[in-house]
Order: sequence, then structure tokens, then C-alpha cells
Amino acid sequence: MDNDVLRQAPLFSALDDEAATALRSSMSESRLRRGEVLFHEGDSGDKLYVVLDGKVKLGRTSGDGRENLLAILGPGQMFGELSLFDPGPRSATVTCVTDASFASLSHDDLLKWLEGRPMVSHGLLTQLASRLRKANDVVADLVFSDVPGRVAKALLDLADRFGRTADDGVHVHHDLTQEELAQLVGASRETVNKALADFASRGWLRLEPRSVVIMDIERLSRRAR
Amino acid sequence: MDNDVLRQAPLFSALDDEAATALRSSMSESRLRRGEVLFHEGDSGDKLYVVLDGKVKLGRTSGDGRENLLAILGPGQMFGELSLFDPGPRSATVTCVTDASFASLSHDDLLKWLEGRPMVSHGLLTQLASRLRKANDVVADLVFSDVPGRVAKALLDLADRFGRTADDGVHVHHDLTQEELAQLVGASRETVNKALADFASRGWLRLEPRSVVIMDIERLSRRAR
DNA sequence: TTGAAGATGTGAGAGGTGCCACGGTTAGGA
DNA sequence: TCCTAACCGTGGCACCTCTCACATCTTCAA
Repeated sequence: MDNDVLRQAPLFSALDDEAATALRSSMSESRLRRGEVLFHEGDSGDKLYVVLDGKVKLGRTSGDGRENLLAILGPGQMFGELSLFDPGPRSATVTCVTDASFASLSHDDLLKWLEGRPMVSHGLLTQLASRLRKANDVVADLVFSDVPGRVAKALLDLADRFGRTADDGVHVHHDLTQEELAQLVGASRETVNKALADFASRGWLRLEPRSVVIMDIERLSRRAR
Repeated sequence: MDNDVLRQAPLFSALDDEAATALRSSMSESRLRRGEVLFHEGDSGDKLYVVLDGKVKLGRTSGDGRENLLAILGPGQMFGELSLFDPGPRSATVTCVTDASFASLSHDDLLKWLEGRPMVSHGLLTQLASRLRKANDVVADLVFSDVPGRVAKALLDLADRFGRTADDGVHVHHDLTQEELAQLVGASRETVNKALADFASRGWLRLEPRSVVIMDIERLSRRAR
């Protein structure tokens, strides 16, 4: 069951079975529906979460109410780790994009585990480093690429993580509205819609509600660069 | 001497004197001039660096040769830590903005230190978490703020780290050309120049070569939001 | 001192993107 | 089943920002 998902999570990958089971037992589990919020930006809280099933979005809101998504996370990915090591309130709001379930661990319990278990520490460092590298890539994309390019890149990333290959193309059930997709790439819904319509008219993909079928990965990749 | 700078570095802050001195002895030192490059994006290498003196810029180059600066780092700040935990080539080019000196540590030596010294691990995690939070802030700024707003924010950040308060305002010797400042905020040199000229004409600051004097922090802060 | 290269100021034109407006479509609850 | 709210598709216009072009001003080495 969901122990398998946890074992795949980078945080746990270096643990042996016994240690993983023990750590698992000190984590509590929760379950939410699409649209429900796990915590808000600005909340206090120091729990670390791992997605067991479903998808969530990490978002922040600007002063005038506009929203920007930092990431879409799926099974095995963790979040909330910023508040663990960088003291302060939650830096993002986490909302379920689908029904979803989570395992969570408190700051204190995690710290206990870190002592004497350098491999867990190392796993966390690896995870943070990877997130930082990705964040830097996002910055570069915002500076260098236009909206269609960023949309193409986002679709390819989602395909990579959630896509299923079939004979008519790669089916990507991203579960995002175009509004959410727009917030993810930092653009307006209308502009993203036009980019998608353009890709579809070229035969690169087919649009379906909350999902796309990518028919020409090659050209889409070229457009992303 | 430069041991003081190292002791202030977050990486070392949790160590006692004895441990810090020992770690210091396993680090080697180097010195470069303005404009010289420490390593290039794409290079292999797994050394961690700490700036002892001077300033460096972390930059990446897009496919068509345009450049984008991720950060300006000064004394006590570290870089190169991504290649330590996220295997792969250097993700950015590091160039000296002023003459500068560094202490460096190899991957293997660092790993030895991490074993049995959870506080060092914790220091690294804190540092990475803080960097990640900043990267997310940069993303939000790119999405939500216009160029003048980003310029104002960059100036305030530089003032915070490198500024000296005098009776006629805060003197910020950032050592950056307007071209570099533009790359830092992800805009063209011309647009940044016009933003600066506008701020100056309003009496918020005074422009000097490779530095500014901020006379009205209050209004500049308001413009940054 | 004096060129030359680099850095800074400023204007004009073009293009991408955001915002507004509106109609059509889909989904989910009464 | 119907009805309402959310979501999707598309055109038009305004504005910000980029690019290009060029003049002026430093800096620094010969």
C-alpha cells in the first residue's frame, strides 16, 4: 500500500526496511478533497508532508490578490520543508488539485531522526538542492522564454511526471484548469489558452478538459527552447 | 583575519572554536581579480566555496547568449553547494564583480565532516532552505512586479547587505554596472537605466558609477511593493 | 595626454502580453 | 431533468518592455 510510495520518496530512499517502517510509524496520515486547503501562506506550522496519493499545488498570493503557483506535486514528493529549517511562517498555500492523502512528520520528530542518521540528512539536502536548481530554472524561463515557450515546457514537465503513453500520444491528466496552468507559468489565462489553441491547431496536441494528449513531443520540445 | 568572516558564515555558526579551526585547516584559499571566472556553467566540479572578501555574481547564459544573474554574493556567503548534493555539472557561472578571495572545501572532505556532526548538516539545510525561499521570492517578483519595482527591490536588498548609512543617505557600493543590474532583475539595460533616472528625478536616490546613494528609503520601499 | 573601449543617458518604433468583453460549453447539485 | 456556476474560446485595445540607434561621458592604458 502507501508504504511503497513512501519508500520511493527521496527522503526515505536511503533507509533500510526496518528504519523506514519505524519512521513511518511516527508519521500521521491525513486525507483531503479537491479544492481543500492543507495550510495557508502565513500560517505557523512546522510539519513536513509527503504526498501519498493525488496532487497538490503550492501557491502564493500577491498583495492585490493575484496568484502564482510554485509547483504541482504528486505521490512521493514532499513539501513544507522550508518551515523546518528556515524559521518563519509558511511561505506558500497548499491546495489539493485532486482528492489526496498525506503522511506528515513534526519538526521535533524529524530532528530526532536526523541525529545519528546522516543518510536522512543527506536525502533532505539532495531534495532541497534539487528544488533550488528547479527554482533557478523557473527564473531563467521567466526571463528568457515567452508564454508559449513556458506553456510548452510546463506541459512537457507534467507529461514527464504524470503522462501515460498510448498509441495516439502521451495522455497527461494534469487535473489543472487553464487558469491554474496560467498561474503555474506566470501568465494570464487568456494568453495560455491562445498558446494551447495554437499548439492544437498545429497538430502538436489535443485539448481535453483538465488534460491534454501530446501527439508531437518533438516539436513541442523544440518550441520549449 | 579571515577566520572571522568564516565564523560568521552560516555554515560555521554552530561550530565551536576548535572544530571551526580544524575545518578551516582542511579548506584551501584562492584569490581572483574583478572579471575573472571561478568556474563556468556546465563545468564539472564539486567544491563548495565561501566568499572571504569581495563580491561575486552567479550567472547563467541562455541558448542565444543572453545572461541572467541569480545572485550577488558577498563575504560570508557560500556557493557551489548545488553540485554537492544534486549531482551534475555546475548550474551557474561564477564571476568576480570585485577582486575577491575564497575558501573552498571538496565534496569528500565535507561529507566526512557531516558524519557525526549533525549541526553542520543542519547549518547547510538552513542555508539551502533560505536560498530556496529567496528563489521563490524572485519568481513571484518576476510574475507580479514591473521592472521599476524589481529594480527598487534589488537596490534595497543590496543596500541591506552592502550599504553604509551616512548623513546624506545610504551609500550602496554595489560594484555592478547597469548592464549587470539589468541582468539581475531580468530586464534590459535601457529599461533599468530609465527606471533609475526616474527614481533620481524624484529625489529618491542619487546615481554614481557602480553605486547609488539612497536618500528616501521609505518611498523606494513603497515602490518596490 | 590622448585614444579607444566600455559605460551611461535618451528617444522612436515594434511586438508581446495583460485586461476587458462576450458567447459558448461543461459539470454538478437541486 | 434543469439551472447555475465554473470553465473555455476568442477578438480588440492599451501598455509595458525590448530592440535599435546614437550621443555623451568615463576609465584606463599607451
